[in-house]
Amino acid sequence: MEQLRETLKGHHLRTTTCREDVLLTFMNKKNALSHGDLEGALGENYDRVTIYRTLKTFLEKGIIHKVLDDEGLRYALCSHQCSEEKHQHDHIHFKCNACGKTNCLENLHIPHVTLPSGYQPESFNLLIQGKCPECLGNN
Amino acid sequence: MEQLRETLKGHHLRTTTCREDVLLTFMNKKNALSHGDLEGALGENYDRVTIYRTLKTFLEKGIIHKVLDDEGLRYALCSHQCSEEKHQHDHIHFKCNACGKTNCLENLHIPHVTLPSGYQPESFNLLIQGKCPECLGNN
DNA sequence: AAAACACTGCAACATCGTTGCAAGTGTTAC
DNA sequence: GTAACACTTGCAACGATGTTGCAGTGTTTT
Ligand SMILES: [Mn+2]
Ligand SMILES: [Mn+2]
Ligand SMILES: [Zn+2]
Ligand SMILES: [Zn+2]
Repeated sequence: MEQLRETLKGHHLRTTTCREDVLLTFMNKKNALSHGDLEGALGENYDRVTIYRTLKTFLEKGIIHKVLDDEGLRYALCSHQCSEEKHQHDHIHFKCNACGKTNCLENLHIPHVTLPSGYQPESFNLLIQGKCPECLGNN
Repeated sequence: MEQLRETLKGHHLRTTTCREDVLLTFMNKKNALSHGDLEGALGENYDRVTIYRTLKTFLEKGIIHKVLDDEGLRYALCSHQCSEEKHQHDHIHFKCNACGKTNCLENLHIPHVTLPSGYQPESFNLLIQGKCPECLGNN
């Protein structure tokens, strides 16, 4: 609880219950969340629009990052210290086709790729889809 | 023109002007296209819904594949022979942050990744964002 | 030619995401 | 503690995106 406030303070954001609850939801669920997921979890307490704006703010401040998958856009906590100036991510995302959950594989880095000359890379996003350990265990 | 018909026939699809035009648009523009792009190009000739259904059909038949980027979903031609049964893609996608275009780098393959045990990979999707050669040339 | 099948346009609808504005809340300085 | 201020929220309205059902039209098969 107190940790939440520090996270928000650390990114120069006012502590509001909506922000605390969104942050808490990200920390409880381990997987990446879409706006719809959050609306399902918190929609009775907060307006749809407020949740959109909270996500946008968190994104700008470096608290969460985008996670792309074939269904659309999701978000996950930035584990290492990102800031407004510098979002840096080079980890892999895994989506399970069975349970539908998408996760950050934080300690698995995207391998280096040599681009054709003339291309200037700035950011990388690798999504692997397949079956996750939990779903393989219950087969 | 005749090539278009053969592509459609080859995938067991009837040749209609809408399908020909959508296919032609993909071949003329080199970059990945969203439904909105196609609607902009062909919307006066065909209904929105027909374009959606054409994309869905092409996707199922293996004529086009999905391309994910941070703005949403786009589509690009499958260069190698994909079919209804088997979509196989291991190439890299590049999105230019300056001009906004997303392209397939057909001959650049996604490097192999060793996943933690328990994960069973099935498909891979690597998006690199940065600046494309054209935009770097005009700076 | 008739029957079976496939494709299209239209209308209606559901979902998703954005914007403007007025009211409310958290923070800071006194 | 209070007042001032800037920031945040909810609501309403809107635009964009994507889906479904159905009737009409065209194509293929027999
Ligand atoms: Mn991640
Ligand atoms: Mn591609
Ligand atoms: Zn799973
Ligand atoms: Zn460019």
